[in-house]
Amino acid sequence: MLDLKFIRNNVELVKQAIKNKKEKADLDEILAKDDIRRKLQFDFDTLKAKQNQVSTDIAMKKKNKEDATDLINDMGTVSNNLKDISTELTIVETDLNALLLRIPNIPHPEVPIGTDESFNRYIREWGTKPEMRFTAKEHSEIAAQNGMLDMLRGSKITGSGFPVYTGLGAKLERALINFMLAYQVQKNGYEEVAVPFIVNRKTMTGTGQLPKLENDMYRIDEDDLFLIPTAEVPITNLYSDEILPINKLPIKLVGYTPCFRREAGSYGKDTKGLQRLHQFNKVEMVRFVHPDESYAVLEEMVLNAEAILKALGLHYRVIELCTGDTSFASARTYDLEVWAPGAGRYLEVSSVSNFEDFQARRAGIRFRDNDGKVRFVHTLNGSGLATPRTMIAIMETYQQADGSIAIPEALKPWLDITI
RNA sequence: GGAGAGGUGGCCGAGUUGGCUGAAGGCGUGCGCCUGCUAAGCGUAUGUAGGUCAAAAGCCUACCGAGGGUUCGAAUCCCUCCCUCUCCGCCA
Repeated sequence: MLDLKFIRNNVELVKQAIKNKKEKADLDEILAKDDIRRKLQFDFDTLKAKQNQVSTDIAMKKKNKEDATDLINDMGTVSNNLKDISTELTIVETDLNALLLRIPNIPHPEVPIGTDESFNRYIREWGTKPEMRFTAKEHSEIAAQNGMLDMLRGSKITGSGFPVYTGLGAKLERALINFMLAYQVQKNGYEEVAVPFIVNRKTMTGTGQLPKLENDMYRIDEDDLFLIPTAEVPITNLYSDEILPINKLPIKLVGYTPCFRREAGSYGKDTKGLQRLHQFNKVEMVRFVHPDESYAVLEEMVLNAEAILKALGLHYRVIELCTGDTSFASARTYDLEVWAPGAGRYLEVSSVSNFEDFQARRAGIRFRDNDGKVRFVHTLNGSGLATPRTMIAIMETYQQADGSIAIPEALKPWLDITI
């Protein structure tokens, strides 16, 4: 959410941002409503001040055993007027808030402007595409040969896009999650958290998924709860409606959760094997930082995510998303794309974003700065990483001529833990 | 799910025959004073949000879990909901 005062003073900038992000939002309506809201607020305050004054007078009179009937009668009308104004005010405020929640964040000035991924900016890459003396197979074939995946039974018990990992596949999945968590905790100083996989509407709104993406979410109607599409949602909202003492910052959290996405409207796109799923596992890093530091931290978090791919020995590249590709709440986003030799293409495995104070304002996450002022924190998050496509890259990169797959050194200790 | 108790400021904790209580008192914290240092002590300040304003100060308004109601006036009375704790039931 943007600050209303900021919108009032930067109308053109906000309009441009909405356009660049391919969003639709009626700023003029917001400004008009805001105008009405302030007028009503003024009327309410003025009338209420009068009421408070006279009420005190009535109290005094009664205390002195004087007659206050006239005053009380007068106040009857005032009281009714106040009720009317207050009702109107509530309606306008509700409308205004609903509109405000649909205004996207403003992209950082350096973000490339563009409508689709062709405008994304190449940043850097690491490693090289592995050369193989045989034709690289795709992960679904490798998985089948090694008994790692059972998509058919997954769709039988739930539906398509709900994978069943079996044997080595299940073990590898578990190893990956444990390795990635341990890495961020031990090497990069994150604190591990384990959070609910189901959240309420307020939480979903706090990070910006609602109201825009309601149709992309699995919802539990009876309780108005939602299955999380990413750990970002519960973890970022951990500190909603709080004012943090400055010495608590920066906060660095990492957590594993499954992620649930309906992927409405993307049927048939990249549906093969593990490429696009309704349920997948992900380790997510979340940071709460002082506004002055957020862009330095963004770069750091990209490196935190990259470290996993490096440790796994997977070739990847870093790109910066253009305005049209950057999500609703983000000001600046980098994606990590890992090379999948069998598929012959790069796959997105991580997205690292700086939301500046956009989520903080929605969720009410503030801190008391050194000058005593209360300010919104900046929030960031980054996947480190999503497992399915990482798994694809591992299978396809480490496949052997005989159809088996080698295990990356970094994962070996996590694969065969004896009890 | 059932029964009971309770939800007040950063924390603890008063306030329920409705009326200068945004809220006593204590703790914590900031600043100042004081005593070689420290501790103690004394003084003083210390919520968030909205409005007014170019801005600040100031002033006004709201907020005692949330929403609604009664009333000239509600932290205090009534209703609904949420949450916490204790006990019971159920269950991993």
